[in-house]
Amino acid sequence: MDSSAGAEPKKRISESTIHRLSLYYRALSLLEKENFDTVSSKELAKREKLTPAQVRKDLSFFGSFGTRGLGYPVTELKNKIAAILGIDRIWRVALVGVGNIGSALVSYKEFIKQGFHIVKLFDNDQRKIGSNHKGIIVSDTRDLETELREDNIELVVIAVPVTVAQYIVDDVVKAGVKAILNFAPINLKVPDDVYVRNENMAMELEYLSFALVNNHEPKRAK
Amino acid sequence: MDSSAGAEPKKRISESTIHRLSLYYRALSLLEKENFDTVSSKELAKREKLTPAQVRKDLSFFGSFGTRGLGYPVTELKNKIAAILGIDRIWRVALVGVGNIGSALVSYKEFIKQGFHIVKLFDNDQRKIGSNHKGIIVSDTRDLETELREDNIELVVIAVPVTVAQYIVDDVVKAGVKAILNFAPINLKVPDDVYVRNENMAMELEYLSFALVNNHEPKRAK
DNA sequence: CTCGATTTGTGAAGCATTTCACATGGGCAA
DNA sequence: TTGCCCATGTGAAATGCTTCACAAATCGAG
Repeated sequence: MDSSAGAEPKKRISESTIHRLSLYYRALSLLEKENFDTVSSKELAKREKLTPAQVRKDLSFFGSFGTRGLGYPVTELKNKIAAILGIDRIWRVALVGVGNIGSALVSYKEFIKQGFHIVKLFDNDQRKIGSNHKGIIVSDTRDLETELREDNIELVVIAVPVTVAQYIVDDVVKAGVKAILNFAPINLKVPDDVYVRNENMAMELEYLSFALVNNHEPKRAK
Repeated sequence: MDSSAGAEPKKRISESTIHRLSLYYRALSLLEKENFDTVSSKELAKREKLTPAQVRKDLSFFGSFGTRGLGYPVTELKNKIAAILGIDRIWRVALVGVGNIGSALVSYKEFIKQGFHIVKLFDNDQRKIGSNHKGIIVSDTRDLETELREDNIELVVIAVPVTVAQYIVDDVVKAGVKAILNFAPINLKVPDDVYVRNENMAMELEYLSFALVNNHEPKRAK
């Protein structure tokens, strides 16, 4: 029986816990396809190379979803996690910068699957403006602020060169958007109430490079 | 004065420290362009939204690179970090899966800049095999093992659909490759001496989604 | 050459996260 | 219904990471 009736957990959930929820979500989707009704923390842990205790602790921050002696109901837990992550709905996403990465993201399956629908595209290149990508017409970045507002965009993905990233972000912030996923390798300045996450695909390669060169502990066993 | 004469630091460097080294490296590259000779831990911290103590502690794991009262020599520190990360050299990288993401990665600037040169491409689609991407001819994944060996590939990037990822990885491992960057949203099984890093661009969006929905502490101040 | 202003490098303290270990409670068989 | 087995949920311990705080070292001015 949970005393909190309406208020959020409010206990400063760690970043790693949230990332693991994403992992659980994907594992549960798979288990669902494989027709499992229930799953134990042990099995879930095995599939994501974690410990059972970790799985249980992570989930316990948000409630009590399992049955002792049995495990967790797969579909139900999957839905609960979706609700926690906020991916039990459609998010309207805009993408700025239809270059290399930008174009790839337009058709990125994982975005769609988790409810992130890219509904607007922007670029500053005259040759791209007006062109059609997967059914979306590319707008001019000059209209960024107004169009983001008009279209009720809640999430913006930035895939522009480093040199213009900050200017773009400034406009995005002006439009009232509170969450930004940034692919430019630069630390963007935003007000305190705007969330920014940086994605830099080279960083993981650098980790691998470091590991190879330094014989870094290959991996945690079990 | 350092007692270790030849042996590695051997002190289990944390993942976060290594990721921050990547950040420092990029900040230093920028500082170099801006013609700074030296930089303090304070300034470096400010640019990457960290604390000065964090910066100093991170660096101290690998040696003593600064001058008290002055700070760190920009170019020298940049080079030292490059050496630590193993990006003071060229890495021969192969990319498997020339689809959406794969194609984007072929021209991804950050890879080149850090010395990751994609020199081989593979796909299993007959229409793609033999075609030319940025000067590289796409090979058949059936020849994966032999060609990886012949070309002395040390790093492999996997950008294939989930359904085939494990098969591809099995061949990559057979070819003796010890480091894999995986874009497929699945937990790959590999021997203990093979490093795998997973990259899932939707996970950061999920974090943003969570943050918006839960009003997660916007960000740590200073 | 001395002094004051800096800024590093680093043990130790303070927090945060992970793991342990076990009481608790539900399922299932007989 | 009873009893056994199993797996959750969770305080407490252990481990890991970050921040503090200060001695040590260097620079530059006078």
